[in-house]
Amino acid sequence: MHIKSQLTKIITDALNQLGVTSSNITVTEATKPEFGDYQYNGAMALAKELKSNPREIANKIADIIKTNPIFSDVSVAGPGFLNLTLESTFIAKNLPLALNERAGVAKKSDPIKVVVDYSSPNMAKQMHVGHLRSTIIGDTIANLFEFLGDEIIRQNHIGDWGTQFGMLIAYFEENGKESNSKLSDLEEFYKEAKACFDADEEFAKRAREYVVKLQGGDAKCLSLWSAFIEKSLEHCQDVYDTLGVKLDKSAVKSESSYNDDLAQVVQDFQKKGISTKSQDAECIFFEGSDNPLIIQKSDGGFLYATTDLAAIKFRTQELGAKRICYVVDARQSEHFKQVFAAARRVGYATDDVKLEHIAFGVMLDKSGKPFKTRDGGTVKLKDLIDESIKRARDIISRANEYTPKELEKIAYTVGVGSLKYADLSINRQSNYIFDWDKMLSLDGNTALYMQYAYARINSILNRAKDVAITLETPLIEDELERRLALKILTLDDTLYRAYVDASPHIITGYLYELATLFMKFYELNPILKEGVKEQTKQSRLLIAKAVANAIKTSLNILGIDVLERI
RNA sequence: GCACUCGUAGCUCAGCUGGAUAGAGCAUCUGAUUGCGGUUCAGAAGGUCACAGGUUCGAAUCCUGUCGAGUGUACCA
Repeated sequence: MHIKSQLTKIITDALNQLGVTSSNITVTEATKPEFGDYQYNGAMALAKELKSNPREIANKIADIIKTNPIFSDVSVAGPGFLNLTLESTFIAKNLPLALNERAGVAKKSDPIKVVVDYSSPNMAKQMHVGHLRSTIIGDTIANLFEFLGDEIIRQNHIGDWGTQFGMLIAYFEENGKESNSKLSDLEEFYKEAKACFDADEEFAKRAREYVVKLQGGDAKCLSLWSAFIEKSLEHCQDVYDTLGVKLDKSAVKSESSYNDDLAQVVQDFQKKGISTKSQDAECIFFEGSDNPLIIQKSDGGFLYATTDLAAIKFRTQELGAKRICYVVDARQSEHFKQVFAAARRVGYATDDVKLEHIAFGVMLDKSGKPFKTRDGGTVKLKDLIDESIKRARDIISRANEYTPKELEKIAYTVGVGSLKYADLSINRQSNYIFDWDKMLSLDGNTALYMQYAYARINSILNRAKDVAITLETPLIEDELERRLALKILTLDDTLYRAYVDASPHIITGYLYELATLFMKFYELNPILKEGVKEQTKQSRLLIAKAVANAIKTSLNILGIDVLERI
């Protein structure tokens, strides 16, 4: 649909006729219903440039575009606001588009290849709450981009290399047969190994020796190491499957897989004279910063910065990515700033490649402190998901009677959906205060509210199964119906805005507005009650269908399922 | 110390890149409705957008400073 860009084009054309070739023309949604549907505020800014009166400019634009049948009203208000109201027939005519399987959303005309790097768990430990945001936000972004037509390559940059593995191998070796059974709870295993590492100087030394052996290609160490990874990956896959996150083996591209490229990366920088030796380490310095990016340690070892650079090289040169999104904790913003700058300098990323750090804040508890278990430990992701499902089960079973099978399905869908929605519905940049009650509330901007709205509409549509809808476009009989129908059509613009900012909360914001608007609409405009005229009934059913479709489509992008009944 | 991010209603958050009287939800108060799913709808109240300057027709948004919070700061990932 792209209403906004259609309007922008209309304004741009009008300005061209007036001899103005300004870039950066943007039409925005009206701030209030009284101001129409959309507004253009650029006349005031142009006034200075043209040394003219803003109202006059706005009036000139209005005179030109007034004749366009898309508008029912074009007016100039205040110092030079141009208020645009769309013709209802235009809205009505386009609404049927929203009933198709893409909910009326067009694919991009210029699809590109995008790498989305997300989740990236550490293979030495079990996944914990710290991985939740990256996994959920990353998956949504990948879904969104994919839906809009880009070619998405999901990359799970798993941490399978480093000193912790020497620790695990040492602990495994020294605990003989017991180790095998302990391995099933990787978290425990890691904790115990870590305890030894911290407490026992000798053990720590042996662990470091194992790291050297592992890196040297020792066969026994390698086989143990890959056994750890396999075990750990199984656990991750289990979490991904439960969450409905589209990550699997094909997305895994581990840190260690870049091992063979690291020496070349350092050489690339050396050859171009970008890096220099400082305190025996190979460093890249940046203007205005004292801290360099170190790509090779004084002992010859490589670091994660080196791996990240190798990954950028791989992604641009081998995969051909034009946009690379790193869905990683905001704390690493300096790191990425440096890595991106380095990648550009050395030529791994040319100007046509966008490198983005999709940063997000940390998860906090209700009191604003880091999210921990009661005894101060990290919360396992598996446990968090299980609790969410359990809480969802409690809440819904209070409201209705279900068969055990139904209850499980609904509890699962609501539990996982709520966990995701709560995370996605706030601006990813800021820290996120986790609150069970708020998250599973039916009031407000929550998954449950959306799922419930969907189920309600579905219930109406089921009840109306026998009504033959011969009407092709809705009637748009009142203001609320008009606003709702228009809102349905703006899904397209919304998704594109979320695309540009890589911000899922723009989608949830839209969903909430859509759902509340529908609730108001159907409170005032009964659909199946006695006395509703046949045409009106059909029109309202058409709108209800489109709303349901928009909700379902949007939720699916967020990785959340709808339920036909709650 | 330096760098980055942030500071909006009692609480949790929006605010579409500089626009009109700063918006939601929760909590509080009031009302409607025997309800096409009451886990509803409508309304009230709640604000010096941390503070002080500046830029301009116009600032929560941009710049400077102050205060407060968080994070990061040379060979871990």
